[in-house]
Amino acid sequence: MNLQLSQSEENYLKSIFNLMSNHESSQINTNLIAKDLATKASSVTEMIKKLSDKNLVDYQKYKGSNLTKEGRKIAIQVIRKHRLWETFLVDKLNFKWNEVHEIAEQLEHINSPLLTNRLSTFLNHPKFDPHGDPIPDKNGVFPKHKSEIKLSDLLLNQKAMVVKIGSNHPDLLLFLTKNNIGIHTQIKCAEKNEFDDSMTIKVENCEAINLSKKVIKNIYVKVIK
Amino acid sequence: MNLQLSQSEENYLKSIFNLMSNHESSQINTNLIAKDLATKASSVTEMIKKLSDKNLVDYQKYKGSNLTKEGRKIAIQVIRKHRLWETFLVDKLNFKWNEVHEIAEQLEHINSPLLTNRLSTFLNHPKFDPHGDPIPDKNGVFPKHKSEIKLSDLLLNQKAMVVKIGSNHPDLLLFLTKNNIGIHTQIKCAEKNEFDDSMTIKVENCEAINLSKKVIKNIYVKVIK
DNA sequence: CATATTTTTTAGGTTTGCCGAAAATAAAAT
DNA sequence: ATTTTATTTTCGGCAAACCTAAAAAATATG
Repeated sequence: MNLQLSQSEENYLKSIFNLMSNHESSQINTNLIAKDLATKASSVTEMIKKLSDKNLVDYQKYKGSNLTKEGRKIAIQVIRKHRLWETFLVDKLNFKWNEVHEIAEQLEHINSPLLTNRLSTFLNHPKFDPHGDPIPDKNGVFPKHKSEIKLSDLLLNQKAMVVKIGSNHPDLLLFLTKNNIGIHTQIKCAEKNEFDDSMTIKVENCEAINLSKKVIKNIYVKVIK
Repeated sequence: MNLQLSQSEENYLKSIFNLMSNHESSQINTNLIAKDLATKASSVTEMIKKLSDKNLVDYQKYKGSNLTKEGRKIAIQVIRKHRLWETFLVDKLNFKWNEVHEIAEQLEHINSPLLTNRLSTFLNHPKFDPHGDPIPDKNGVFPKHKSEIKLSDLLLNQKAMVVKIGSNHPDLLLFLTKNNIGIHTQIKCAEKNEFDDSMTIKVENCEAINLSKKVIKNIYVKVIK
């Protein structure tokens, strides 16, 4: 069953997939999708019904949505394309990591499995994109960061390497860049502040910086001995 | 004036541009565009009117269409993207020249001037795509075929491709059209007549034709091996 | 448990781009 | 110069994807 989906349909599947990974609930609310796609709930209901008819989404009125096996498969392929293109833009065309999201949003809808696989080969089958997010292979299998933890779980004076940024928000990325924090940056937990859950970290050759709870929430690291 | 066009609108502009280069007439018929885009005349009329409202197409009822300066500019940028992506696919991803058109048809609509320029840089600013078609630069200037010669300099039995017509005189263009000679037509020098500087040429699947000195003077070709 | 609030769906409307059929115009043929 | 033919345009309709406003259902509150 090799149906061709519109960009809009692909975006809905991708949105549901992403919301599922972040929310760990078994159903995704209509309003959540609407917010994520910057559209209105009524539009979401309409589209969800269409995707449900195509057996890409499990849907019951008023009960929320969930991807079917087939829907998840397609969503993962869109994500694969997005992350491969982001890697291409940064590795080959010298874009900064905060400049690539918009362009990848367009490129992810290019429909040619051959192109996707050739691109992956050209990039030496990267396992993680410039933000540290895992790139699924052509069978939809995600690579695992073996020892990835939340930055908030890092203990005082422990050293770690940044491996993933949980959001692609340009402002966040710009902030991190300005403070010399990127994928593979080595940091050290210099201070943990219980009252506001902020953390002061130290990057080699840089001033210590205080990170707010909100920023910390989006940083994933790997402890190094 | 930086309006964002739909893929459909871009395709219409591109189609008119291409038909203009092949037909060398000052107006393009509605039916021609319909055929080229595999759509219906009524759809073309509708779209042409919209593009005319946006000042991208010169249009008068029943009189055919033509690109405005602005419309031509946009068409050329779409063609630039198409040809750059084709070059990328062949040079970097090991596609064959006959596999790339469909994919480039999708990629040509990716909207990011920065990406286009970075891609050009990455490819070392190629001047011709895998089919030998010239790639316009970011200002819309087409490169010259370096090996372009006057048809009169073509040697007996040499094969060549028409790359430029030196005059827009309607009579000449009509004559050429009637004899199946247009841009990119492949020809062969079948006979050279010293006494009047005429030349007999052969176009695939057509009768041999004798061209006068005056006609020859306006045809530029590129020798092909 | 009944009512208020929030969430979701339905209903009706818009825009874009397509179509077929019929009318209008232009071009060709007699 | 008519008539015939071909081309082009107009008109009404359709599907996708969006919207607002109102109705329906689910959830929260007193």
